[in-house]
Formats: sequence, structure tokens, C-alpha cells
Amino acid sequence: MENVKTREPQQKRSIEKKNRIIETGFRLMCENGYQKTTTADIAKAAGVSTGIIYSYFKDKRDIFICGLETYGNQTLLLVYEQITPNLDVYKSMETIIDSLIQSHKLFENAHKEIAALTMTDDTIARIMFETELQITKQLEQLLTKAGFDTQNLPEKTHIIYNLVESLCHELTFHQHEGLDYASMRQIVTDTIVFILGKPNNS
Amino acid sequence: MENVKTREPQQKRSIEKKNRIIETGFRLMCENGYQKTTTADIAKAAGVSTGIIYSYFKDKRDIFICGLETYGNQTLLLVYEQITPNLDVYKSMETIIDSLIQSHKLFENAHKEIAALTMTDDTIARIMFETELQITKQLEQLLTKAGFDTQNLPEKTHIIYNLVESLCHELTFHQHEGLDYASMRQIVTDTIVFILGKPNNS
Amino acid sequence: MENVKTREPQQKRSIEKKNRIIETGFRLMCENGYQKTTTADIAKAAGVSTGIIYSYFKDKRDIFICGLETYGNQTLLLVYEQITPNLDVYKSMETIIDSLIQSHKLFENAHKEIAALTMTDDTIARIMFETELQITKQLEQLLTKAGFDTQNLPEKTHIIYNLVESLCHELTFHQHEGLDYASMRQIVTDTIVFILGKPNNS
Amino acid sequence: MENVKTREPQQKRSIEKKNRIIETGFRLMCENGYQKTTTADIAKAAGVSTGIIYSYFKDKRDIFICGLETYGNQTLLLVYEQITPNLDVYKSMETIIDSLIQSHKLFENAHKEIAALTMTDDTIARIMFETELQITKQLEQLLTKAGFDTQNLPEKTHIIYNLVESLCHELTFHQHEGLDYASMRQIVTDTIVFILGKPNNS
DNA sequence: CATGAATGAGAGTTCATTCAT
DNA sequence: TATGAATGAACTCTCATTCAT
Repeated sequence: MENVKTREPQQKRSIEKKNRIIETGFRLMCENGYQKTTTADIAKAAGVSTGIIYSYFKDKRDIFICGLETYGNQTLLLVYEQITPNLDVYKSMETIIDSLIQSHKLFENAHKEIAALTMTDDTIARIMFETELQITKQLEQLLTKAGFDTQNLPEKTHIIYNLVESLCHELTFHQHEGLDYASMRQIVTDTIVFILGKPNNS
Repeated sequence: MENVKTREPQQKRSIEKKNRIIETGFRLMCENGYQKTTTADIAKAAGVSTGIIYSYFKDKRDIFICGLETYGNQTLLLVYEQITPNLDVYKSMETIIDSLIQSHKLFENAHKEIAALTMTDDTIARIMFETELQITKQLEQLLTKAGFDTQNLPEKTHIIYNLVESLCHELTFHQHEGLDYASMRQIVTDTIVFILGKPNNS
Repeated sequence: MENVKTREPQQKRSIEKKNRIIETGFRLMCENGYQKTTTADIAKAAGVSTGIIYSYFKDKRDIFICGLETYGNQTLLLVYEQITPNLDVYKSMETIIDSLIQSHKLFENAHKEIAALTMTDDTIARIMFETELQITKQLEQLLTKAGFDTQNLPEKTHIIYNLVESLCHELTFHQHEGLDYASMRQIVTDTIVFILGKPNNS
Repeated sequence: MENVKTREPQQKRSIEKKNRIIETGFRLMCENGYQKTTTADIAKAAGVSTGIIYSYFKDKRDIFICGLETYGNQTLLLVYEQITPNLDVYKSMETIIDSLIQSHKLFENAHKEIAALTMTDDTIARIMFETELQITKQLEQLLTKAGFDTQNLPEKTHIIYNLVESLCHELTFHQHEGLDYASMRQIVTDTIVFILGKPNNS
């Protein structure tokens, strides 16, 4: 299962270097596109030689997948930290939105690149699918514990997830002039409240 | 601005040929990805020589852009046809959703590919932006005429647009097992009704 | 079975070009070694671009294999032409030796290169094996028709084949000073006559 | 002539290490081919670091040459031990054949690899030439002492050497189905006896 | 107008060799 | 001495684009 040629760096310096390659490489790929980013670009930007990359990674795609796992999970953690069942759900939702916006600001281009690669690369598709699944499942649990109506909860969660994603996208890129983002955010929050209804125990 | 080398085909046969290249090429690019589709693939599938492509198009990217304009507008037309101000807005919304699902089934992969190319290609980004703008503006006009509250209407339209997009995406790809799509569709329609509120003249 | 990407050239010019690549490439590989010969070398020497090589051949190895089949068979033909059952066998043997010497002068380095590649490449090993088999089987038939004792004929033929091969090798390269090649040739011929014994019908 | 950077190991442990690298490296190169064996492979198999290799050897080729000298001479010794002038020559010949078969079993692939490298590497060619020369000269001396006709003895020795080589090759690899190896061996022995004639003093 | 053979720059990847530790 | 991480030149192969016919 484990590739024999790529080694898991044990030394601190090596780990730093591997992480630097992931971070730099993933960033370049997200900023400029997967195809347009060459291994030479990554090596140069990370301050290493092209050769050393292949000590840590199987191939170029492997760097991207590592980036995906690293930063996808990071996003997830941001969300997890905000999900505290004892808290008011509406408050939680607001902080989740804030977390996701942060995540988006870092990796929005990634989402586009990933979406495109999802088409032709099953591994990448699976990673994205599972990351999203973890987030929505977590949301479902939170909402169930908070006493919300569990009827069609998976469907509702999914719709809410997409609502928030779209909002984040818009807030991150400000693509459409003339939109009032504060209002937009308010509308989204109200809409989520509408979808969820009132919790049973309230 | 206009490239001197690519000519506008005057003959009927030439126009057919150009269209065939656009249709075939755009479809292949959407199905298999922009990078993975070679000009040789397109030429073969369209039944022309590789050379002739460069009589009609500046480069490979140009084929994609032409496809984008042609079929982006086609999607738009599908939506336009459903928007008849006299009709019940909720009915209209349902038929719009149906139209967009049809459009999605044709070009869903395109959306991902386009999103990725949007990152690094300003022309493609502009085309997509304008296509979306036309749809949302049209929706706004429809809703205004139908007497809905115009406060934050651009924001609301945008959110609705994204809700429908996400629904279409899910309905097209059935990525998540266990989701009840009929319920999902109902929830989205209800949510849109909630966002819009009641029209003033009702 | 047939590779979809490499085409079988139909035009006369194309066939000439393909043959030129085989001839030039195979010669370079034999002269300088398979590994030391780069595709760029072959392209340059054949007066073509590196790209066109991959229209005619699957990869670099494919050029070598084509050379092997082309010139291996050529050697075979040289031998076949000398094998005329009506002729005196000893005369035939002499002319066969002459033919093989000619073949050796052309492709001796090839033999070494091929022998080495035989170690790691099963396809090349099989081609060589079959070429040798054809030659020895042909010799066997000739000798049987000429009325020689058929006992242990395969073993004898094999030994004779190797005797001639070794002689050719020596005559081609003159590696050892002080050897009298005329005598050597005479001894080999005498030895072959000894091994075969007298034909029954004489 | 002597490279200043590679040192002659004085310590016992160092000598062992150097020998281990030669043995392991040469074996790997013979088994898998010179090109396909990387310095990393050799280092790993020999249980040393890649760096230390360059303390003992000028480059990768140097390891091969050392292996050639070491094991070429070893083969020679095997033969020398069998050549005892007092013994019956035919018996000697049989034991020589046995020795060479043993040698072949160890290094047959080497022969192919070496033959190929001989083409492009003069040093390797010279070593091989001298090894063979030593063996044939030794045989000549033995045969002279045993009272055989010295006319064309170098030529005869050479032919005999090649006969035995070919036989060893065949016995080692069993490449041709249907050959009776016992008969083959007998025919070769008889042929050698024929070539040599009867010794004068018998 | 049309062809498709030809081009060649540039991609990902390998590995003999070096060098900081 | 010894390590093994690091280097970077060189390799094979691809494909958007051109051009002789």
C-alpha cells in the first residue's frame, strides 16, 4: 500500500520541507491552475530542486492531493471548533458561516480547480465527497441534538450547506457590483432559520 | 481586435462546419476536460482536419469560448421562454427549475471546467459573469413586474439563483445516497417562496 | 491489438520516412548502445523532428524492435538464398558462412546490444529466439534432404550454428592478433564436416 | 592515473565494505542490467549509504569494472585449478567444461551485459579481451605440454573455447526445447577431440 | 478551401553525483 | 568516515500549431 520510493520524512527539517512543498505547490496550483503550474514552478517557489519533490511525492498530482487533504481537513476543523452543541444554534450557524468564509478566502480558487479535476480524477472526487459528507453529517448531528425536526434533515442540511457555500463564494469574490453583502448575509441566515423551523424543545 | 487570420465563414457549408467544430469540441471538452481534449480529438470527432480548425478559430481556447457563448446563451433562452410575466410566479419558478435541470444535464461538467478556467482566463470569466447577470436581471424584472417586494431584490435573486443551481447540480449527479430528491425540490421551492414573500398586489 | 495512435503510413513518402527512422535509429542504437542513443539523436540523424517519431512508433523501444524484425529477417533471407538443396552441402555451408559474415559486418554491435536487452525485455528475447530457431530449423531441413544422419541432428545443427557464429564474430572484429583467419575458417569447415559425418546417399 | 579522490581502504572493515559493494553491485547489475541498476539499489542492497560508494569508487561504472576484474579472475582460477598437465587431457577438458558451466551459472547475464558495454567502453572491452586471452593462452600451454600438434594451435584453442562457451550457454539457459543436453555435451567433447587430433607422444 | 504530416517547445520524471551535517 | 537529503542535467514523450501539398 505504502509507496516504496516516497519516504515519510522523519527529521524535523524534512517535515518542514515537505510541508513547504505542499503549501507552496497547492497554493500555486490553486492560484494559477493545476495544469499551468509546473513542477519546476513549485520547486522554485518552494526553494528546492525538482528532484527532491519526487522523494516526498509520487508525482505532481500527489502534491495536489496532499494539499487537498491537509487544507480540506483544516477547513473541517475550523467548522468543528464552532460546533458546540450547548450553544445557541443560530449563533453557531453565524460562527460557522464566519469560519467558512475564512476558509473560502484561503482556498476559493482551489474549489474551482478541484471541481474541474473532480471530473477526470476519481481519487480527488472521493476526497472532496468525503470532506463534504463529514461536514454535513456533523451539522446533522448538531441539529438533531439541538432538538430540530429530523424529518428530511439530510436534505435540509444539504441545502443549507449549499446556501452557505454560495454566500461564502459571493462574499469572497465580490463579483457582482451593487449587491449589499450585509443584507445578503442576513437573508441567508433568515432563510436557514426558516428551513430548520423551531427546535422541539424550545 | 478581430484576428485577421480567422475568417468568418460565408458559405453555408462552412458555417455548418464551424458549428460542428464548436458543438463537438465544446462537448468533448466538457465531457473529458479542457486539457485532456486534444485538437486532434476534436478534429476527428467533428470529421474535419486539424488544419482547418485554425481557419475558423484562433486557437483551442477560442473553440471553448465559442462553445461557451453559444450554449450559455442557449441555456438562457430556455429560461427566457419559461419566464412569462402573466403566469403564476411559483409555476414559473417550477418550470425554470425544470429548464435549468435540462441545461445542467447537458453541460454540468462544463460548469466545473469553466469554473476552473475562470480562474486564469479573464475572457471566460467575463462571459460567465455576463451570462449569470442576464439571468438574474431577467429574474429581477419578472419578480418586479409580478409585484414582489423590491427591497434587496438583487440579493434575493442571487440567493435564489444559487439555490436552484445547487439543486440542479444534486439532481443531475445524485452524488449523495440517501437523499430524497422529491423532498429536496419541495423544500427549495418553499424556501424560494419564503425568501420572496408575498407579492404586493395579491 | 493494433495501437490506435501510431499509424501505418500509406503514402510512399511516409513509408520511406518510417524506414529511414528504423534504419537510422537501429544503426545508432547498435553503434552507440540503446541507452546512449536518445530520441533526439535519432530524429536529428534521420532528419526529422522528435515528434514525428511518435506518429510512427509507440516509443523508443518500438524503433529497436522494428529494426530487429527488419534486419533479423534480412539476415535470414541472406541465409535462405544460399540454401539450395540440390547443391553440394559443403559448398552451401561455405556460402552460408559468407552470408553470415556479411550479416555480422552489418549488425555485429547489434548482437551485443540485443543480447543485453534480451535479459530485461521479453519481447526482444522472443524475437531473437524465433529468428535463431528459423535458421536452425532451415539448416536441419537442408541437411535431412541432403541425406545426413538425422540422429541428434538438432543438437548438431545448434553446435554448428554456434561454431559459425563464433567464427563470424572473430572474422568481423579481428580481436585477437596473431590468429590466421584463413586457417581458422578451414578448421571450422572441417569440424562441421566431422560433426555431420557423411551423407547416407553418397 | 589513480584517482585522487577514491582511496584504497586500509582498514579491514573498509576492505570488507568495498568488497561487499563490488559483490552486491556487480550481482545486481548482472541480474537486472547495468542501466536498470541504480546506485541507490546497490547502496541499499549492500547496506551502505549512497555517499560512501563515491569514497571507494570513481563512479557507477567503476563498480562494474571492479566486479569484472574480481569475478573474471575468479572464473579464470576455477579453470586454472582444473588444468593439471599430468592429467589426461580429455578428463581435463571435461572438468574445464564443468568449471565453466559453474561460472556461467553465476555470471551468464553478466556476459550479455558486458558484451553490450564492450561496444562503447574501451576499458571494459580490454578487460574482457585480456581475461579471454589468459584462458586461451593457458589452454595452449597445457595442450603443448601434453604433446598435441602445435600447428594452428591458437586458432584451434580459440575455436574450442567458443565451442565450450556456446555449450555452457545452452546448458545454463535451456533455451531450446527438445535438445538433448547429454548428447550435445558428448558431441562437443568428440568434436574437441577431433580438432585436437592425437597427441604426438601417445 | 482542405489536409494531415511535421514541427519543436515544454512537460513530468529519473538518477548519478555532491555536500552539509 | 559516513550519511542520505539534495541537486539539476538529461531523458522520453505530448500536443498546439504550422505549412507544403
